Amino acid sequence: MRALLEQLVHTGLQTLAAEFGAALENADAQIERTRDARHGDFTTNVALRLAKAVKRPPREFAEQLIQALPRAEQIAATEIAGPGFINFRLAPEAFHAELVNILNTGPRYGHSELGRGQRILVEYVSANPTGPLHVGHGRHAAYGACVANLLKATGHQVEQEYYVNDAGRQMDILALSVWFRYAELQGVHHDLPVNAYRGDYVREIAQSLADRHGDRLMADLALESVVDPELELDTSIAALKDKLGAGFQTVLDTALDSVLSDIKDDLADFGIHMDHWFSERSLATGGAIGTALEQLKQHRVTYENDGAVWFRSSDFGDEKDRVVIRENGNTTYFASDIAYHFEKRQRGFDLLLDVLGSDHHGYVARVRAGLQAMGEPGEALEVKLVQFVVLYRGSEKVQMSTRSGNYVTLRQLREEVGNDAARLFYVMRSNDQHLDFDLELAKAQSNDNPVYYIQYAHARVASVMQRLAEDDLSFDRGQAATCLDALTEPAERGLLTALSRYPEIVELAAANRAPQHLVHYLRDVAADFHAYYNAHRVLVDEDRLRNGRVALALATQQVIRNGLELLGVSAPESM
RNA sequence: GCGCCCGUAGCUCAGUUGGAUAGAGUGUCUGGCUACGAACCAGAAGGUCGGGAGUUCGAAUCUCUCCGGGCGCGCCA
Repeated sequence: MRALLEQLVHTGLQTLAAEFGAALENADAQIERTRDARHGDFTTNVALRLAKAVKRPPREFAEQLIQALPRAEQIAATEIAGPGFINFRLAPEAFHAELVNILNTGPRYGHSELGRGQRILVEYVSANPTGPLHVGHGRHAAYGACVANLLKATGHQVEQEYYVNDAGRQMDILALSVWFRYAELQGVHHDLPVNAYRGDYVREIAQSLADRHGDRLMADLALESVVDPELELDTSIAALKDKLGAGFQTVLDTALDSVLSDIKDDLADFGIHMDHWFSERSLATGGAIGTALEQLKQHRVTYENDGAVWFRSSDFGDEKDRVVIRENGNTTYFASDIAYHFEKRQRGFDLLLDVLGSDHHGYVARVRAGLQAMGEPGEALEVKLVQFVVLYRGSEKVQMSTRSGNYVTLRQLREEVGNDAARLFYVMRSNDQHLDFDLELAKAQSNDNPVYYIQYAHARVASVMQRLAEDDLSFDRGQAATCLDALTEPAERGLLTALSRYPEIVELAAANRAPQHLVHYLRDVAADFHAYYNAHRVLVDEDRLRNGRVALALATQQVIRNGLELLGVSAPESM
């Protein structure tokens, strides 16, 4: 509907361009919904914005523009208001046509081809595989999946990916932690290093290790006490690697497989499906890191200093240069990262959309610098930062620490509040807003969660349709379109207007990577429907009115179902 | 110290990229089930949009500055 008006105003501006010149030719016609129904349905401020360029008072120019607009039967009235807004009031038939469009388009209503097939790789969650996902990861999962859904719905070619950090020190720490528990099962007790992983899952992995390998992975580990906890870890790891040889990798791989399959199951149960699980290790073994470093060298943006190889990232907006090859000859995590992002581009993606924790903001400039140094456009990388989830039990803040194992898992959260509530709650807030998640509230008053309010509207329509059948009343789908003029109540007009906004909301939410717009919109639609439902009976005796109202209810149900689908929330027929 | 994010009703937060009288939920108060589901609805009260200055027809939104909070500033990952 908005597109039609944009076209009309654009045409009008072109007509006036003959008189006023180039200032109008490139002007875009921004059409907005009105906030207040008294201002009509749509409005534009072009006259205000262009007044200066055409050297006319805004209202006078608005008048000229209105005269220049082509006639359209969908528009019932056009008027100038306030300082120079042009307000449009649409004919009822325009909304009736939209309702028919909703019913005919069904599940695809709200979808568009705006993205023109742009290939986007959405990378999200990517939690270190050192333990179960916690409530913070849940927010990333829900947000990333929803953004991916929104982008798909708007005509982008989307793939979803989880970057598995299966290389690096934290995996060694996990292997060490598992081995200590394994040793315990063999009757040998060591004091666990302070900073080792301590969750119950570590014992479970140790058990499966014992089941599979018996005591073959035992070793006599004599450890000296070390004061610095991080140093203690490193010396323990070195000692264990020395004693176990290839056995260390067995422990590590067993732990990795176990944790990763748990994460995959967890996400699948949460309704999230990755297209790719990309291994960090494969970057080294597949030569991607070497390729990237070679690229940097060829572009002459590396140099040696203090025995290390540095990337001149400060030439590309980073605050200082970064090491890519350490003095000891090992490549850095940063080297893996730019190699990874370069590799993504090699796979043909136009846009790399990363969803990261807000603590990663400092690294965005670096990775972008790496891409640019290798000749890739900086805009090819877009990063959405998700702020932390702060967990409360009542008014008590829950302290969380991954290594101590003292944290609430995503699985626990889902069991407590359910997938639907969790998915919606996670994306209800802007990604760059902290999220306070009160478990007590979610448990004790889960019925107050907005998800039920929205789902209830959907279920209510299902209930009406069931009642329709039971009462032996008819609904003539084929005749519905001709009965819509019976919808004369202001509440009906209001609901219709709300429904017709859906495609614009999807577009907005996708463009801004902002699912919360969709949540708030669905809540509004549900509110409109509940109010309407309470004030007016759908299943009236009069055939035409009943046909119209049932059609309206079905369209409402369709829009809510489509919206919930994008959010990853179920749309129940009854509840 | 530098950088990024945030500050809107008692509480938790939206605010359609600068629009018209700043909105929801929750909490408090008052009403509504002998009509399609009361997980609902109708109404009341609640605001110096952190403070100040600027930009312009117009600012919660943009700029500057100050105050307050979160996070980040490794040859860790």
